Amino acid sequence: MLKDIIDNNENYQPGLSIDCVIFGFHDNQLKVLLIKVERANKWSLPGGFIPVDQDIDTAAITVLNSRTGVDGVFLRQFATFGKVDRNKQHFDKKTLEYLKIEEAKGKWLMRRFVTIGYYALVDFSKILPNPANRHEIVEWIDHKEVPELILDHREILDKALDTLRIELNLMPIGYNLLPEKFTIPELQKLYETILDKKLDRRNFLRKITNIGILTKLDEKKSNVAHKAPNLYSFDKEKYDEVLKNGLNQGW
Amino acid sequence: MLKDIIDNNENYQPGLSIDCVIFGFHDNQLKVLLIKVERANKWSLPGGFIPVDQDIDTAAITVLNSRTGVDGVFLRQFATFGKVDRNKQHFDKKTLEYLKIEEAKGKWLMRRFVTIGYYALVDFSKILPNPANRHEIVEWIDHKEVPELILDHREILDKALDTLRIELNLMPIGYNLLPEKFTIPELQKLYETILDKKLDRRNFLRKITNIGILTKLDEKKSNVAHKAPNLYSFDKEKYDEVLKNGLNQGW
DNA sequence: TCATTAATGTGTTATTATGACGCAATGTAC
DNA sequence: GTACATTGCGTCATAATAACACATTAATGA
Repeated sequence: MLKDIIDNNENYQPGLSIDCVIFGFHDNQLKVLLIKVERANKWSLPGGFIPVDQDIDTAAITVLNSRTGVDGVFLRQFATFGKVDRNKQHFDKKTLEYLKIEEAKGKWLMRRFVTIGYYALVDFSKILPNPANRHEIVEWIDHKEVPELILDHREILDKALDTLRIELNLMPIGYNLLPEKFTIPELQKLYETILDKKLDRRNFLRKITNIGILTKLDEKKSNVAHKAPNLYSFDKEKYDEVLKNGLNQGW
Repeated sequence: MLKDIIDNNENYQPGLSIDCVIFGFHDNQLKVLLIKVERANKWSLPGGFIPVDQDIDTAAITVLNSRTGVDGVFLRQFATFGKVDRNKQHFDKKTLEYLKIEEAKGKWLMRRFVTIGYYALVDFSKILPNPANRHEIVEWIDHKEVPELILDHREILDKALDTLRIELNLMPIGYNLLPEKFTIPELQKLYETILDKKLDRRNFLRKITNIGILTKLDEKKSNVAHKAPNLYSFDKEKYDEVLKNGLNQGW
C-alpha cells in the first residue's frame, strides 16, 4: 500500500494528497468515517495520493470507493489545505523504519504536503467500512464524539461540516444519506443534526414538501412506538433538477 | 522571474500553482485583471508558484500583491483544478528554448500541474496594473469581453464568477469593489453586473438598507446629469459582522 | 377494555419579506 | 421657463415564515 506508492513515487503527484470527509447518518446521528492505523494513537480521515495520470476528482472517487465500496454517491471538493507546517514531522525516521521505507525514498513522504479536501454523503446502511489492510481500523464515529485527529484533520472535518451547513441552504440534502424509504421526522432529524439546532415539526414539513422533491408513499413505517409515520421517497428527477438549479435565488 | 523559479525549483512545490481571478468594478462593468506575455497569443490569469516555506494563502496574497500593489483586500480560495491534461503541452520545447531554460530543468515545468484558484475583489480606482516585467502586459478586461484564455483559465474564471454569485446571497459584497463613498444606484449596478440581471430600484434600496451595513452620508454626488444621488459608505464594523455571520439563515 | 402517552398529521394566525408598481422631487439641458 | 431622466419614498397584494392549537394514531399498562 503506502510502501508501494513510495517505491513508485514517480507515478504520483509529489507534495499533494486527498483527504475525504465521509458523512453517514444512523440512529439520528451524523457519523464520520475515520481510520486508525495499528501503530498510531490518533485517528485520521481516509486519504490518498494522486496518480499522475488521474484527475483529482477521480483520485477522490478512488479514495472513497476503496474505503466504502460504494460509488455514484455525492462527492464534492470543498477546500484545499496548505499551511506550510501542516504535515511537519508527521513521518519521522522511526515511522519510516517501522514501515520499512528506505530513508532516500522516505523523503518523498516527508516533504511539505498540500491536501485537497472532499466530502461525501453516503447511505450508512449500504456501507461496510473497508480497511485497506489488516493493520488498519475503519469506523463510523459520531461527529460529536470525534477524538483527536492527526495533523490538521480536525480543521478539515470542521470545514467540511461548515460547507455542508451552507450547502443545505442551497440544495436538497438527503438522497445519499437516507435509505430509499424514509419518514419526514427522519429527514428532519438529519437536518437538525447537521445544523445542530431544533426545527419546528410543522414548519419543516411545509417547507420540505413545498420544494417538490418528495413522493408520499402509500405506506407507513412499521414496528414503531406511537403513531406510525408515513413513508416518503425522493423524486429523483425533481431532486436532481433542484440540485442543479439551487433552492434559494436570494437576489 | 520564471527562469529564477525554474533554476531554483527545489524551493517551490512541484506540480502545484496558484491562479487568481481578480475582479474590479469600473464604468458599471465588472472587470477582470488579465495578463499576456509578449510571445503568447492568448491571455491568462495572473498566477504563480508556491514557495515550499509559504502557506498557500500567503502565496496567493503574493500573486495578488505583485500584480496590483494592494493588500488587505478580499481574497478567497474557491476551488482547485486538477484535470490530468489541463496543462498538457503548455510548455513545449520551443517555448523553453525561447525562455532559455535548459531541457533538464524545464521538465519541472512540463509535468502535470494542479492549480489552486483564488478570487479577489479590489477597488479598481486604487489599482495600477503592474506588469512583472517589460515582456508582460497586464490589463483590466470587461468580463463580458474576455478573449480566449490559455489552458483551463476560462473554466477557472467562470467558476470564480459562479462562486461570487452564490456568495452574494450569503454575504455583503461591495466593500472592496467600490470607492469609499458611493451611491445606491452604483451599488445596484454592481449587483446587477455580477448577477447579470436587472433588479428593481426600489426593492433593492429597501433590501440593501435593511441589512444595516450602510451609512447615509450628508452629501450628494456632484457633477452628474439629472438628480444628484445621495452618497453612502459602508459601516465597516457592521459590514464585518454580517460578513462573519452571513446574510440568510435559510433553515 | 380503555384511558394514558407520545408520537404524527393538519390547520390557523400574526408577522415579515418580497415583487410590482405609482408618484413626487431634483437637477440638467434646451 | 419646460422637457426629461433619474432619484427618493411610499403603497399594495401576495408569498414566506414563525409560533402555536388541536385532532389522529398506535402501543402501553392499569
